[in-house]
Amino acid sequence: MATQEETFKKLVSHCKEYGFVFPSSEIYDGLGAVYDYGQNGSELKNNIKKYWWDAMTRLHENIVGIDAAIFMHPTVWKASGHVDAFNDPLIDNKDSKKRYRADVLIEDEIAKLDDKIQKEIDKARKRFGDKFDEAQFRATSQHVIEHQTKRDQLHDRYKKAMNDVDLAELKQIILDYEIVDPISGTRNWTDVRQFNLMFSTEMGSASDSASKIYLRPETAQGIFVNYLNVQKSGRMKLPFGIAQIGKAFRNEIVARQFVFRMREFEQMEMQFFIKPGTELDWFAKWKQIRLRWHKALGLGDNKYRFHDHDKLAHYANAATDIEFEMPFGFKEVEGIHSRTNFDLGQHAKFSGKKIEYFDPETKESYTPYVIETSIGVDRMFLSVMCAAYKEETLEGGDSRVVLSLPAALAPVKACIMPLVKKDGLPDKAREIENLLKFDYNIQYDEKDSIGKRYRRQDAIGTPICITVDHDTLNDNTVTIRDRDTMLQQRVNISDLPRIVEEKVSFKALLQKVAQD
RNA sequence: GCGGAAGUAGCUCAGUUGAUUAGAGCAUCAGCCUUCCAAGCUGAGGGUCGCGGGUUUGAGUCCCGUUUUCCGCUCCA
Repeated sequence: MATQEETFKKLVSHCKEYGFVFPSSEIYDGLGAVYDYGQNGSELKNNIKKYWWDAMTRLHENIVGIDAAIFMHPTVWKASGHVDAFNDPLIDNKDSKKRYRADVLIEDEIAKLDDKIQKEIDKARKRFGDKFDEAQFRATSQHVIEHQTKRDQLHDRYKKAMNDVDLAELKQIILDYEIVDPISGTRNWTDVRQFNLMFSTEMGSASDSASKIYLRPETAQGIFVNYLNVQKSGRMKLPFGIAQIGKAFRNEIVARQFVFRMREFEQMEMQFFIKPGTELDWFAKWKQIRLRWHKALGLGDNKYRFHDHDKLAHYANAATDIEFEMPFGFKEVEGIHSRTNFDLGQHAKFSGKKIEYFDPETKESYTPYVIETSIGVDRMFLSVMCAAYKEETLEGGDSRVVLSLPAALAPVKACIMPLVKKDGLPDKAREIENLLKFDYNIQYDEKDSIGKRYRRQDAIGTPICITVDHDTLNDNTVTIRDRDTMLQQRVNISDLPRIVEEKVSFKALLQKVAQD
């Protein structure tokens, strides 16, 4: 295990050294759990997305793609349950080191004021006996009016703060009303923090008229709110799916393990709308389709496993993860959930719109059920990198670091190199570069010895190196060198486009996914 | 969030009980050499030693704070 952790550390270094992943804002000491993709990482990531997008939309004529905005109407998150499920504002007392829910502290304070009022009333009742008129007493007693006013003001501020999820205001309320820690008795409070909830920002430029909106914590809701639009404009018939790739944001308490858990991340999601009662069949079917997509990459069939959930989320009636074996264990890469009609039902309820499907066969209307497949792009990126990263010892004691990436995903498809940088070899190499560069991401390199250049390309996972030598000038042949086997082969320049295409095309991958 | 450790060049690190202008290897760049699997020769660039304060005649080195990363715990629809 120790060596695997070492390998993972090396992989992280490798990602930075070779332009795959950088810590965000590194010159300012970085930003926690946020990463940037570099020149090679972004190419690899784009290729992963293309593989998924094409497999989903092209291979299924009943699945279409959309691209919804990150900002959504605030009510979306009430309907989805995200606002309620993670609405615990926490505050720590620095003296007692205890943590409290800020809303509970304030509610306790309100209860205390209620108690005080009740005590005044009870006292008066004792004094006046049968003649006691509670309504009149409430309206006239100075003490009661004071408490009542204070209580109502507090309640209004508290309610508004909770509604706006305004944490600074919650803290201010605690300070203004001099709420103390029941244990230490002090008012030495930290700021109110809300863990594990959505990021928020303000829409509208003038701060007084601005309203709070969230950065979406999942892309799924963008699909649900567009269900009717897509179904109608696309004349979609059940079962059908909507696919989407996009950024999502979660304010994780602890975000670690490199790009595995980030605060800003990217999801590839597909929601498949189906007739109620068929969900478990479709759930099983999508498990197999998705696993096939993963295995087609050839990272190793034994590196995948399903992890079925025993404890289900509030919206699901079946759920599983596809886990991939990373250096730090089997980890979730993709989730497949049977989400029932929870989401569409909630949006129908909150929006007041009828969100249903009229089944032309049975002549009945119903709210479709949903199977969701949701995969983290960054986790996929990490699995591909983990599986690809290899340190090899070669004959003669030399070593090399090679990224055995699936060729279709490699950032650079081929590197053209003149054996030496004179005798017209560079010119010839440039001709070959021009032959290929309109179709593929190609590099040209003439610096340093040929072996060093091969190593450089190995380190970023370039599947093919094309070398121009003196013979090339006479017979228009070049050597192509394979990244994984390091074997060389002499081929005609005119055959290069076909050879490269066969090696790096998505077609073979997609064909593997499509077969039953 | 709590506890522990660390932060010196792009990378890996050295830097003595506090003392001249902070070093090495690799990498990068320019030139030479021309060689199908890195580490040949010459030269160059690159560091306010994570950041801020303090102690001191003097701080990379000692003290305090802070931040980031790593490890463990905690948390995780």
